[in-house]
Amino acid sequence: MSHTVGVRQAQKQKTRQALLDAALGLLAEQSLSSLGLREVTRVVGIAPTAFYRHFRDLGELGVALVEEALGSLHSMVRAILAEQAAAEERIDRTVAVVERHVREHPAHVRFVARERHGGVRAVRQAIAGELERFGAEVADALRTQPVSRGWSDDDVRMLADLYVDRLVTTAAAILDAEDAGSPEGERERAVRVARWQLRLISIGRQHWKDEESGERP
Amino acid sequence: MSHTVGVRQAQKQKTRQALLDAALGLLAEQSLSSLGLREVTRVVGIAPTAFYRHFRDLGELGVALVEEALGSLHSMVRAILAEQAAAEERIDRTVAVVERHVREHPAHVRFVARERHGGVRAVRQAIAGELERFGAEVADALRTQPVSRGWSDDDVRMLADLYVDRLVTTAAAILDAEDAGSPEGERERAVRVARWQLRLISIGRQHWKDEESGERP
DNA sequence: CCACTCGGAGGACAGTTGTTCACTGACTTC
DNA sequence: GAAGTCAGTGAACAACTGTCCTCCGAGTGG
Repeated sequence: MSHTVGVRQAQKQKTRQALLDAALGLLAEQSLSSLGLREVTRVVGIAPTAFYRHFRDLGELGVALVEEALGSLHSMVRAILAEQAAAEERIDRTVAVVERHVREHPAHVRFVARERHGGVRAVRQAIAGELERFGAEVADALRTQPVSRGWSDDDVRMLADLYVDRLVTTAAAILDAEDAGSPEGERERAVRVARWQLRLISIGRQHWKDEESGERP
Repeated sequence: MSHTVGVRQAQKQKTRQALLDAALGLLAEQSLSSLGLREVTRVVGIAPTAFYRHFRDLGELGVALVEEALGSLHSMVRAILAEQAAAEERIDRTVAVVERHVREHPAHVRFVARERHGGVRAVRQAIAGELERFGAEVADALRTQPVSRGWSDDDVRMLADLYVDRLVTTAAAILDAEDAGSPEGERERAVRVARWQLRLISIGRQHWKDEESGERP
């Protein structure tokens, strides 16, 4: 009675996911370009050759990991952008979401931070592309805010990219602070710094127009 | 007449440098954790075992590369911090220096960006430590500026860290824009974005105090 | 000039790697 | 229920890895 749509295909995606999970786990202490195909299959418990049924090579697996890793964060930030709130509260909420994301998906965060400038071109490009879409989305959201009145599309986009970059950097910083020396102190400091820096950028944003009209006499 | 102080030791440091250079070259298209010891010695033209005369393992070589890579940038930025200039001009000069640094030491920049979150713990820590010293130095310089009047040491430090982070990110962005698609366009855009973002931070910095005194009634 | 230091050579070791090929057998489709 | 698909198997391949060991010979210090 349970032949809904493909017992076979279901099993395939199951081991495919197992491959992704195993790789992600192994990538906690090495980078993708040093990861071995056999190493991954060994953890999953399948023959090395079975790997090819799912991915052409490890680069392709890496790209799949990028989508998985950035996909979850994407939906989270989308939620923040939707709500209208005061600048100060928005910042707190944003950092809180990032903090939660790091706690729930530490491996994903580490993967993105590590492979963003890593040794595998295809993965780098996948991350860059995803972050670009990300930036465009943030820019759209920023444009609707009153503060952006009179801003050029280009200026809004540069601001959006700055925000996106801070998000990624912040997440990586929180993660680093976790498995480092002091257990609670470093992490809390990272969060504090992130909030402070976002606040500074927000203030700069609010006073941007005064400056621009005043600097050309 | 040329037995100044050690023909032998001179030769040793020469091959040591050759090892560093060879590794740096190979690291253009892979990450440190996937780099092979034999791979490096093959490029230099020495026996694999000779490697051990200079480094215990590749991690140690990586740490040496960190010092070499960050050392050059360090002295450059120190020069910028020394000179007193208007905010706008200072930003232009800073970005110009970064741009020049990327052009002259692309491999070093790529190495730092790649291994900052890379798979080798010792190297990560070396970079983190170096950037921390870096941040402290920038903080010292910022403290002497009139704009920082009334700022706590902690606030100045967070600002300094933000600046340092932007420098590294900017350098990496310029580098990425170079060997990507469009030859001149992308690079110039990266520079423009960097300047814009620094300007925004600078404005936020100037209006920081107003905001702080106004938000608590 | 002689004893010594020490950067480097070269062989050999056991492991590991990615990829190939023909194969099996449970699921799917008609 | 027969024919076909296809995820996973297992042996075999050449190529490579890091490290150990012994040896060499040019520079060094007395």
